[in-house]
Amino acid sequence: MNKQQINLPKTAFSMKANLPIREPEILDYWKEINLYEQIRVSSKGKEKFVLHDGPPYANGNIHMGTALNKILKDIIVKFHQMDGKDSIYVPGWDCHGLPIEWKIEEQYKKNKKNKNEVPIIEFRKECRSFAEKWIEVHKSQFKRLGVVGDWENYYSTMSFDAEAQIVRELGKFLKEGSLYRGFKPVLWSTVEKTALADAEVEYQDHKSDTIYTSFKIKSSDLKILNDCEIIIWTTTPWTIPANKALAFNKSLDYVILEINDDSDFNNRKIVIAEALQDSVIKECEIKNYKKIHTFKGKEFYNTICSHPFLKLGFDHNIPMLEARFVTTEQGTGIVHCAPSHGPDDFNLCLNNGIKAIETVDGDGKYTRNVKLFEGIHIFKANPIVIEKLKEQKNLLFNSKLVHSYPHSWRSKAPLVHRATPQWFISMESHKLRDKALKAVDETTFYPSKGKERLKSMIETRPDWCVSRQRVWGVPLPIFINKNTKEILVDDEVTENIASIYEKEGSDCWFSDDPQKFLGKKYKAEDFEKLSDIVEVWFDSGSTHSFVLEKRDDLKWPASMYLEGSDQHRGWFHSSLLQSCGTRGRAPFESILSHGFVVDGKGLKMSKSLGNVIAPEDILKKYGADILRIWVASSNYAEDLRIDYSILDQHADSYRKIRNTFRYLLGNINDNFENINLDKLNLSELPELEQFMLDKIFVINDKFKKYFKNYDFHNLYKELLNFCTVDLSAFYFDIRKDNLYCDPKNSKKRKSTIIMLNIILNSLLKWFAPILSFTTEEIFKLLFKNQKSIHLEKFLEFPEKFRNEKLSNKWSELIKIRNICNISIEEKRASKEIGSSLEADLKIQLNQKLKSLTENTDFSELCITSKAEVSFKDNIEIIATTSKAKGTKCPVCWKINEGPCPRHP
RNA sequence: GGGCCGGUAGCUCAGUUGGUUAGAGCACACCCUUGAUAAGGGUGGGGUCGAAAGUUCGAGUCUUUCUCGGCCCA
Repeated sequence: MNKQQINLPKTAFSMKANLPIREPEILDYWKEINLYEQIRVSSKGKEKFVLHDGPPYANGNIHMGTALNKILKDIIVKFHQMDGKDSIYVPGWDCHGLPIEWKIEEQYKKNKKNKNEVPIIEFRKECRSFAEKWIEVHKSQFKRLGVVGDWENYYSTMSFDAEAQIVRELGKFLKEGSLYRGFKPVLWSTVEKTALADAEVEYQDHKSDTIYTSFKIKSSDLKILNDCEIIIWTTTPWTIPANKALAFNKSLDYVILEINDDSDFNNRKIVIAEALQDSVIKECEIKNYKKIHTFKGKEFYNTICSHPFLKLGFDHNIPMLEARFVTTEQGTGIVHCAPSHGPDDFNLCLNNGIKAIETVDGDGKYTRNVKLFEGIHIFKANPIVIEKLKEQKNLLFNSKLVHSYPHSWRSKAPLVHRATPQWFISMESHKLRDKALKAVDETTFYPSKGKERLKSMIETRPDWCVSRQRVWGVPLPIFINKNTKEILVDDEVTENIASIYEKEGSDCWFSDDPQKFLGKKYKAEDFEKLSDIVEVWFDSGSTHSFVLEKRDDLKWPASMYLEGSDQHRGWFHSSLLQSCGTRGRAPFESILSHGFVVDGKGLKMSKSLGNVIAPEDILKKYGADILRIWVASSNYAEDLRIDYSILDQHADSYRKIRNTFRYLLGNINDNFENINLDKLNLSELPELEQFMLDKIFVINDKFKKYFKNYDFHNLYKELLNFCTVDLSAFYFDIRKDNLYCDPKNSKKRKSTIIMLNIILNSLLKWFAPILSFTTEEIFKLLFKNQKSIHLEKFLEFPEKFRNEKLSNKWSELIKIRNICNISIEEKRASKEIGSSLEADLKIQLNQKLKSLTENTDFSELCITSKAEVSFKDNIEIIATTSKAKGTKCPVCWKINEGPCPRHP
């Protein structure tokens, strides 16, 4: 016997994938044929699907989160492309902002250069080239993942046309009147006279004055409070003159204590939190007191106090407000609020209609808004405040405390929170909040829970602060009339600035004569030119205007925005507000948000835990297609776990899929024949093939359903199960005999080959968006004259493939087959037989099954040498196996009692 | 600390409006095969559904509390 007599599979498609080597070759090929351009040409005029890229920050190497994001985008873009759309992807980068400023400043520090001595223009140039460098790095890293897009014509928020458009967009808010000047506390250095970002702050020990002071209750719904006083504790006595409110926690218990000693507070009733009673009594050295009453914090509602300096003219009402940030860790359980001097204070007061005003100037001196203290430096004010409190008999106690306190990382000087002029976009003045909420309602969210998340943020967010006192960004294009203090609102000026930026970028704002921007209509000497920049969320929130609207190949609104779930507060949010403010609707039709990449145990990746995996490591060890499988098979609605054992598992699945392809290719000897599915005469095919066509049709239906819902992990599982369960363990196994041992011209074998071609073609298309490299490798092997799998469309299967009746019948047959397998296994375990071809099956069935299986050859189905079916009453299925009698055919290995009927 | 989301076999995931003994694939164990061969097939073990309490005739599914994790905010 020799192997020439049988048709063994033969293919150039190797079992070993060697993806880390092969994938870069495929990338070169895509570059060579200019795949992106080819796809565009081939889909010209088709309905557009535009996934608008959320710009990553141009800084640092990509991490797993970025890789996940880009791969997911690419998978979706490719799905829509193969679904017959013109699916366009233009990548972009976010370039302005603080992190890049720091990097440049760090370099300065190393070279002993002082930032303040470098001209702004020069500094900004360095920021720009820093961003440019990282864009290039990112680009090559993203391409390596198999992401196909318009890499040559990417967008960036620092391009001249982007900067120009950002000015125009701000101009719209300016013109509308929703952009206004307000005050907001920022961390401020009175030494450098500048605002500092959180990351520029160093915490060091600092000795502060601490005071316990009292606020008399003016009126309250809780009558017993009417002759009581609230005690607060603070480490910043200098903020007392700016006090506007008191904060309590509604879920805490509070007590009224009557003091009986020789102090100023003799016979006075004070209110503090019960949990802090002991510590206050002890620290304030209260010798004798009586507890009068205990009550719940919520009873504070509608309580108004007066300022400790009431008699000095501080006669404004001090309302008591409910706040969660009030705790019993320190103090008295009631917190003094100066909206100009603390973010918590600011937000709480804002929500209760109390605005922050400028109480301290840039040098650290009280402004005219603070009676009695105007011109005094805040760092010299503590003793004065303490003295006056004492004078007013409102100082219960004072002391000193060494605690961790924010300092400038440059000058090491202590910092303060100071209300500074900022620019805000109003959520209410032009119904921005209402517009945005409506737009959220009109957007489809994947997963659907994203809608609630975004909605609740929009519902509660304060006005949008769009100004920053930084350097690397688009300058706020605002002039203020020196006399009237009014903002200059003139379309011509805005457009003039924009067109200047379009030509030369926005650097000139800082260096050139203001007259250049004002044009001939106004005189520069009449106006103050702002030196603030626009916060970067406004930049990225405007990408839809300078990318989607400006490019002819794109459309507005985008079909989809896709980012990590943190972007509900970030890009989704700012884009929504920006677009609702300027265009009255969202710039997207749908939002897909994905979870975060965590380690195998569900913990976030961190250097200290040592559980960080970089995309680069995975590409080196496994290849991009394995990473793409990980993306497709994970449920992005939740956090996505990854570690090497998970990747190993996916690599195993990949091998299974690869071998499925290899079997198909081998048996058709790499000669693909395109089968016209509509003209296929099903009745000429064996039942098994008809059943497989039904299977393909049904799977394709599910495939479409999953794809429509962007439910990739179920889609991938469906395909993987098809490969393992339906093909490898079933169809391929059964048809091996036919493929190997029947003559090439036999009708049955030809049917099988037709089937293999159809399966191969289906699998190639189904897998192409996920296994971008491997399917291309196969495609190039089969179609020497065609360019790329990614120029192909999904197959459409004719309705005639669906055969429910046959499918029902075959699920019964498979049930019988499973029982036969158990019976064969028994004999194998007892060493009576080895291969299933040594088995002789006796199958007993009830009448219903017996008549159903009239034409079924169970020896073929169960891969045995013999199988006989008989009828038995009152049972369902019984199978018994005995060792087949006779001799083994040297060709087909079946055991016959006479000569082999096929190979005599 | 607050808001939101989540916890189903070792892993990736299914589990409809509460209804039989909670499923699939992979991994694992054992066996077979040596004509998909660094492949392929068969059989099998494995889960107190994060924990506890409650509602119900009945809870993976509903309620509460706790716990662990993630994101956002503070």
